[in-house]
Amino acid sequence: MMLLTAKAPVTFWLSPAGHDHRGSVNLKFRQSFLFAKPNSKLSFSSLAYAPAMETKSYMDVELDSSRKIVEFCEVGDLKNAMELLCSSQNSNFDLDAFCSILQLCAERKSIRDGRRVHSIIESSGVIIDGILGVKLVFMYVKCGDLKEGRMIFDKLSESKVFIWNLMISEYLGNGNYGESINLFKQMLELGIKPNSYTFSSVLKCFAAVARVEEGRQVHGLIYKLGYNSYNTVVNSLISFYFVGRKVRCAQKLFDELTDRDVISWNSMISGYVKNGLDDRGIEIFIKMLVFGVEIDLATMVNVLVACANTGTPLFGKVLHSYSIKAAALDREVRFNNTLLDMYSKCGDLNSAIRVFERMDEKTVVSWTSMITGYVREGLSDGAIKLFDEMKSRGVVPDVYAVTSILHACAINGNLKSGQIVHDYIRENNLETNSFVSNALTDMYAKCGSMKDAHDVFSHMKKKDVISWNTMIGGYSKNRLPNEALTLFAEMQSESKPDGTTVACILPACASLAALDRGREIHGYALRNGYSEDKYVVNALLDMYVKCGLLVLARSFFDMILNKDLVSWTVMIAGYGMHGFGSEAINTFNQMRMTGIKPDEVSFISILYACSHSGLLDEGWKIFSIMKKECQIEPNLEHYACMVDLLARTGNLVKAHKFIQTMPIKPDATIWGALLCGCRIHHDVKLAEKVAERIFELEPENTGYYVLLANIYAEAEKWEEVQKLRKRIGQRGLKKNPGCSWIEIKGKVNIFVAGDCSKPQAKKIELLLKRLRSKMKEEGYSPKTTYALLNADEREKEVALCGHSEKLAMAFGMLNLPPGKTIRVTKNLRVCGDCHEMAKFMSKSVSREIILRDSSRFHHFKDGSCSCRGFW
DNA sequence: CTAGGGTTAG
Repeated sequence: MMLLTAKAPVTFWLSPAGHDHRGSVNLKFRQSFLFAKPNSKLSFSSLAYAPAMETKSYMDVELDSSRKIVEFCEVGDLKNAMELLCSSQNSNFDLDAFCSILQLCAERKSIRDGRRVHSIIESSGVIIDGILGVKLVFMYVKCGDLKEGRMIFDKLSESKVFIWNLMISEYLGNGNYGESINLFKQMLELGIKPNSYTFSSVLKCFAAVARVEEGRQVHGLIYKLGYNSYNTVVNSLISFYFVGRKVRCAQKLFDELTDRDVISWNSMISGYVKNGLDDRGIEIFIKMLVFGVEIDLATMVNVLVACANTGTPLFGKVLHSYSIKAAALDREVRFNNTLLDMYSKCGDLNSAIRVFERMDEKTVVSWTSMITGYVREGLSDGAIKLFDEMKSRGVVPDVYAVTSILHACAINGNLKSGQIVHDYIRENNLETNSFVSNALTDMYAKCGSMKDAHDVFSHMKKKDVISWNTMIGGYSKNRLPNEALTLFAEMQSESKPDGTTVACILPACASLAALDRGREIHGYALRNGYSEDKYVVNALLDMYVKCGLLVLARSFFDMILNKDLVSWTVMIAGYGMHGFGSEAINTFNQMRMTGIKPDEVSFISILYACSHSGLLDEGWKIFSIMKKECQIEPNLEHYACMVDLLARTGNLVKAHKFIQTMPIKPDATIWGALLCGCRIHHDVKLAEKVAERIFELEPENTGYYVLLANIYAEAEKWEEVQKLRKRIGQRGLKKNPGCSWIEIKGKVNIFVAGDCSKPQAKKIELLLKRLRSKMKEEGYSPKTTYALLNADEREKEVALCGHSEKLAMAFGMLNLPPGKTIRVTKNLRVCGDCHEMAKFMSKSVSREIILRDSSRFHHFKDGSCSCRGFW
């Protein structure tokens, strides 16, 4: 017995006269069939009994095989039904046979059989229209051939609302909302009255394409046709308004709905959650409990999502036990999946794991949720293991699983695993999914392989704003600010930059000290309403700090309404970079007073500030606060700051001891900080010892060889300098060329040490010569030791004049209006002679010079520098 | 009405 649904009351309608040329055999039977849907409690025969009796007398031989086909279909025997249909000499079957077999083809989604039936119908000469036409359309549509179904649909001479609803809902299911809406408008024009099914589908379409106004008009029509008291229709309207973010409209409908069913309630929870109003969703759930409304799977899934978003695991636990006790949902996969995701989102990974392990049925969703849970906790190795296990159990990863695992590879920089995932993606053609290719781009960018990232990016057919942001952010993070800016410019013509883009591109401006570009982008953010976004705000603050506009940065900071930890950290680091150590400490204390707890990064910035201002005692105090009051274990960076602080302030022995008693293994930067101190305080002996440790740790890093060479040079140990040069040469290492730049009218002018090919080279040379002789007149002697050459003094002076920062400063003096501050940025640390000259320049031409080097800012004004020697 | 995925600041 085949069980069918008929949404009671079943509406019987008559086939158009003339089409039913075989007589009205089993008319009602067919019609009930047509309206029937699977999963009902009504039996097929109970609907069909009466007409079947009437028609007995019409039966002949052909009808007999028709009858048999119907019988085969009744028991679901498509094979025999098809055999009988195909083997018969003539094709004079009655409409019942065709309809039954088409219905079965539709249910089995057997398009091959369906097509054969179609061709037999065509060869039988029966006109395809009326019930038969509708049935054929139904078959094609259900078998997934919407195109063929549509062709027949378009030829139907007259059609009723049912088939229109079918077409509309099929286009909806395929995501072709526009076509659904077209059909809806067409049926209105033809005067076919939509019913509750039509409205449910079409409202979803208007929601999906965000055509809120037209949806409202449909609401009007619903009212006019009297469907505003239909539960299903009002439920659809509620969902529609929620998707359109018209929370109050949805609320009003719900409040005025007298006959709410469980779906109405569920729609309210889901709608609130979709609009970020998780608490109100939870309130609705509680009301359901209070009013004793039936609670089903969807209710629990919805409310668990709300709970996950609010991050309240305690409430989640209550929901968990309630669901098991009251509704025995713990065997439902969907419920378990949501539950484990809730635990993981609430930060209770262990409970999530427990749910996962107890699930007897696991789908790819369960695995993905679990993987994402691991990733969320930073346990990317565990995530990768789970992914492998999932595959070995025969669960096929889908696009969600793949994007999740790519994220895992990204956060631990695991390029190898990432590449394996990429291979899988290629084999299964998943790259066409934009989520996947964006995640791939991000994975490569985070693993530091911008070439691969660009490869994926450039092969994307459709780049969305996230693709661009990922790529631009990747360049920014990988210290390729010029590439970031170039891509940002390219983006303008293809995609509209959003707040995230702004937050991605600003660090590039900051690292280049490209103030004009940064300001432009600030303007863009203001015009487009992104200037309130906290990421944008903090990135802007950082940009102004790093472009040297400390005063402006401070007033910008003061205007931030909700300063978060990052805002404070940027400001503290800013003071540190600019040499205002005590201001940094004041700001740090203010931050703590407002109740914001410092984290690792903010401790780095405050310790850095102390070391760059030589605030020894204060630094130690903060170091102990970090450990004792904040329970933060210092990492290598914190230790580096402390070594730096000790070494700069001349406590070389203490610094050395400090390194030896560190609980974690010191790396090259730790020793490097001590080496810097050795240079400042001219301790060649210690420097040699320290340098050897460094060369063991980082034999390829030229910077340290150069640093030691400088120490030798300052001590005039030229032989040692030569030996070191040889050593560098043998290793095939090259000194990272010094490079400085200055932005003038939005254009970045780059100067490389010793490069005389730049425009205005002659003028620059002349200016520098003049300055040099003026300096000598006033008693400054060139710090020729920085030339690192064992040549005569004259030659050294010439070499020094080729230093990139001098070239850039001179270029600024020549090209900026008088009195305007000169802002120069250098990739390495500023040279001592250049530092002296900048001091002199600031006094003799009375203009401020702000020089940013790889370590800090130097504000030169009236002959002195803000760094007071701490650099 | 119902579960899982991608980009952003120190």
